[in-house]
Amino acid sequence: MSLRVRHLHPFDLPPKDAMRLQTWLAAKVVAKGAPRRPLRRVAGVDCAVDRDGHVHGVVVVCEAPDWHVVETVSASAPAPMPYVPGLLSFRETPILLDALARLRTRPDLLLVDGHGIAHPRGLGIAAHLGLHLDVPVVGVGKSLLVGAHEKAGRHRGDWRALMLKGRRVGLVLTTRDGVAPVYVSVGHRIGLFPAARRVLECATKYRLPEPIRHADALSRRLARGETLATRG
DNA sequence: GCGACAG
DNA sequence: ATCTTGTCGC
Ligand SMILES: [Mg+2]
Repeated sequence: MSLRVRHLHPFDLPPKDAMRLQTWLAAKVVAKGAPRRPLRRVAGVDCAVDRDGHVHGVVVVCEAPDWHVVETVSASAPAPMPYVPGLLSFRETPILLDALARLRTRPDLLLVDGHGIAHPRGLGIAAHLGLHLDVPVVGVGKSLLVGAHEKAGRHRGDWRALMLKGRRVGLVLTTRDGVAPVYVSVGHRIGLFPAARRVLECATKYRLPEPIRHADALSRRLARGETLATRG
């Protein structure tokens, strides 16, 4: 069996209940651990919405050292609820779990397009997904949701602490010289620095780590109904 | 009450 | 996120 996906609770909840659940689940996140190095297989997930309001979730597994794609799976369904800042996971997680359950390859690590514990109640989509899986998960956000930090560094590898309520909830990591940073935070079963180090390893040519970049591109193409080049 | 606000 | 052409900078 490649990846264990378990159902912990229903996702179609009223906002107030969803928020209470986030606070409850956040206490279960494990912010420590370090996946094998060198990294071998890394998965990336992302979603896109088509004109009819259907969410397309994609999982792409890449392999070191060049991070070429070795497996791709997807799932789609009508959007469960509208996008609400802080409740993103209740919109995308159900679909991503469906896609993840179809994965045959077991990744050493899962990178998510969105924050982990750098969230108002400590349970961004990467953390929420992580609690349903048995592999380390890392959140990689493209913009800030909560917290404060000093101006990002200008060189690849530079980082700044992302603080929230006196707690370091993430790192503002520069993955390319002179380019906007990404926000790295713990999803589950991994420490913050091990997470940042691995995100940097996967972000070889672009700002975003390859697995996420591919998942982003593929989900967008699925949402746009473009014809896909098949292979495997 | 006001402003902030992942994707 | 999504709607969309050109344009600025390396
Ligand atoms: Mg996305």
